[in-house]
Amino acid sequence: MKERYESKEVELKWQRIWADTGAHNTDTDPSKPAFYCLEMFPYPSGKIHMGHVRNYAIGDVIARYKKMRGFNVLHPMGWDSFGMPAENAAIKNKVHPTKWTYENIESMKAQLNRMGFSYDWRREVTTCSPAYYKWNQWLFLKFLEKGLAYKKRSFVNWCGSCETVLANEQVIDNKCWRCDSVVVQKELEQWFFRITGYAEELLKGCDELKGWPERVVAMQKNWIGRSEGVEADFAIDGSDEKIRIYTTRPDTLFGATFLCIAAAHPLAAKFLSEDKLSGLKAIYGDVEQKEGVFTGKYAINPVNNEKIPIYAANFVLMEYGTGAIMSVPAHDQRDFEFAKKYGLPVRVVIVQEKDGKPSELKEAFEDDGYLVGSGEFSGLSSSDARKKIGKFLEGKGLGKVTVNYKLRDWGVSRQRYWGTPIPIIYCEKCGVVPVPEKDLPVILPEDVVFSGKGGSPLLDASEFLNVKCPSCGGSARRETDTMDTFVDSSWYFVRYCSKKDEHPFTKENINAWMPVHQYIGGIEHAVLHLLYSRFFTRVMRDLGLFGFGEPFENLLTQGMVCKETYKCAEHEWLFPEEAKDGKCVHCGKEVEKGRVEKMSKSKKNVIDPDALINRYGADTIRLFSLFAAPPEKDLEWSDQGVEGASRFLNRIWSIINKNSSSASAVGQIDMKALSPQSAGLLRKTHQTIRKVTVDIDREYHFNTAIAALMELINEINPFAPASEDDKRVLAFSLRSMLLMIAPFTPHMAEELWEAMGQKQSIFSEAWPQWDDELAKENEVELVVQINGKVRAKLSAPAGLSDDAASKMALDDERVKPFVEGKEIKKIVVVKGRLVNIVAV
RNA sequence: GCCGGAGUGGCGGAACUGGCAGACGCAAGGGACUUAAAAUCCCUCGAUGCCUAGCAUCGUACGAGUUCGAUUCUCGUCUCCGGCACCA
Repeated sequence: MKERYESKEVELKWQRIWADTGAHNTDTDPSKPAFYCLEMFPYPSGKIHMGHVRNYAIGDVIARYKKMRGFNVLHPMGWDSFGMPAENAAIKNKVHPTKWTYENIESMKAQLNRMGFSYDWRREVTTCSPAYYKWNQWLFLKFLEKGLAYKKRSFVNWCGSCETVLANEQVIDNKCWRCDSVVVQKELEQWFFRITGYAEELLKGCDELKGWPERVVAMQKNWIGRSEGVEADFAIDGSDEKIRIYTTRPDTLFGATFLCIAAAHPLAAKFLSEDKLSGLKAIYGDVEQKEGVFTGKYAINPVNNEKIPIYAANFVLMEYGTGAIMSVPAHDQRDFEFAKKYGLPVRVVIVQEKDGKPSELKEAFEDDGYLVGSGEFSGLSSSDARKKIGKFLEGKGLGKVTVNYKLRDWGVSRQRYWGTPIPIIYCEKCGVVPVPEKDLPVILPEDVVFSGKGGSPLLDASEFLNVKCPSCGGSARRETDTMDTFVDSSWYFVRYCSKKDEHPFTKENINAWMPVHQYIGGIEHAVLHLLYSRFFTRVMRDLGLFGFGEPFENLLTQGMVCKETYKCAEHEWLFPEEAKDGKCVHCGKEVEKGRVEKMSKSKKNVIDPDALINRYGADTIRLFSLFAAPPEKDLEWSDQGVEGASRFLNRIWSIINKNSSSASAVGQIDMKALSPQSAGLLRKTHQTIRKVTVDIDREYHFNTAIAALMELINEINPFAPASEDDKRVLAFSLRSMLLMIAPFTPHMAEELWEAMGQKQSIFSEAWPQWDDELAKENEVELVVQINGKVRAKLSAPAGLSDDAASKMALDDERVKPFVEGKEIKKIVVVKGRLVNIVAV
């Protein structure tokens, strides 16, 4: 055994052994309980970053721990490898996306292996491979058969820079989630998935997500956005036509003083010239301004036959409800502002107190209250009125009670090359024809030109584009749009259950592993990916592929990896090395120590995992990133903290080195003959096993588990064995410590395990067990409080009765002065911990 | 505005169902070893006060409350972070 710990040598050695022995391969095994540990797969950008390191380190500890606890663990990894960066690289550097992507995968895979992550690579999923995306296409056809995929013309979020359509979820603050350019509305023919058909079920299912962070469930619920209300018909004065509006406040129906329709509403085009409407459409969805145009028409309020003007307004959304609203300025702030702007009347129909009087409003009164000026409904509470007015409208055939969702159908078409071709053919005679299953996969042609200008390169790929119609054999044209990459990631977790050469929907494989027991990934996917996956899983269930609807039983959203930043007034963000002695190296100005921010290239506070691995080794990085914070919280990267982790590993190394002669001691420990020193170490060891196990099992609090191991090391360090029993205790303690640290720092654990004379991999060992009896302290520190204040600490035998503890406390010299001459009202005893004497 | 979450030493963070606040680590200070440095090891480390080997008082954002006892529970206030936001 070497004197010094050489991380690189040790780590490469064990990585080679693991690969050679197939240590991380998993096959189904009915004799053991299954555990599916999954981390969100990365986009293969070419280099891993600290966020990946943290995410995958957490997953790896869980996988290795569960394996030692006797589970058959599935721990796969793959590549979310379709998407725009590959295409952008093709345009910029003239590299084909295929070559670029696969090279990136190779280098990232090497990095992941260098971190010592325990993946079964036989199950690797690469979404850009035809073998994978064939099944995207197959699922698309099934969606089509079930009416869950359809085409419609609609306004879409369009990113001019990426030249593609974006899903609502990909628009952040009206900007593209990838490139930050402003998103505009554009009308296009698009394929949609009918996720709204599952809105209710997805919402109800939220309550079963017991193993998910509350906030993620809240975000999903919020996104689905269910509301109850009524749809009501307003007749148009002097016409047979009607306008159907949606409202959640039918109790305010008598207060409607005008009506607004979306600019894209079919009737708007009838009443107004395209000229006038285009002005509204241009500011559609603009939160800053509310604009409207009077249509010249009037509507009849169905409850009081009042004539009210109809406006077209930019703030009314065509996608939500019916695309038309009744405007009640007294009880809706938006309508209030609109009414003030255009001089429309405000009529109060809800008052706070029963039988209250309406008064002049400075802003809309949006709370519930009691109805006034509402005919037969006056006097009712808002909630009663909502029900009664709903029924009234239904009874008269003027409307109905309905449920609405903010959730929209999922637009999946992308005007891009690097994605799954949508398996559709357009024939002049037969129309839209799905590609027959036997012709799948529709392969993305390799031989295309990336000009970077306008539209998808597929539009110029004539061999791909021109096909025979599968139905009539006539000449036809392929769909050139490709699928949103979120389709790829909506079912990849099912693909892992089977090996590469097996059919992806082999039921016994899926049932052996799914649902995922522990999913780990970033909070940024709280709605997008997780909602789509829940939707897909339900559709796959309804296709009869398996019997469950929720894909992820437990979800852990790890925090971001952050680091301090430096800023100069003139040169903005600075690299740490640009801030010498608090001065900017470029201009000499004072450097401002910025906030701790998420690592990002633009803020110049990233740390390169490669550099750290070379300097400290993978185990040190793993240990630090698990120790510095609990997994769900943000982690602040600290160079000194890494040093500390490295020191700790060196300490372990030298302790094993120093004690190599005792380390292999075996045999029964004679409990009765133990020295106090040995008894103490034995007790501490059992306590540590208990603490580490409980901390990992409860919320994966690795930081406190590691802290407990550090305490144990601190106690082992000065231990000098004098007898054979001492050696046996020490050996037991060292072995337990290594077993417990193994999931965190697997390479070092294997090496030291071997150095202790063990022949098998440490991961074939069972997790150590503790004995509550041996973990018990025989002396406890009894805290004595008088009126809640600590006055003394006594050493007492464990298992003392309440009475004996009270007596002991009262007899103590330090306690006496505080109770003398006072009446003892009460004595509270917490067993083995505390006595509180209440004296007045 | 609405919905989440958080606020504890110089710093990252501990404290299980209400029972010793500050585990563990980092930084800092002191010491040992060394020709010297690094590495390593040992000690100190919330604040204040005092008759300074000790003891007392204060202390978990702030203000109340419940309780023998509150970082933990309840109510109110402030600040910060995240998400959603014309969804009728």
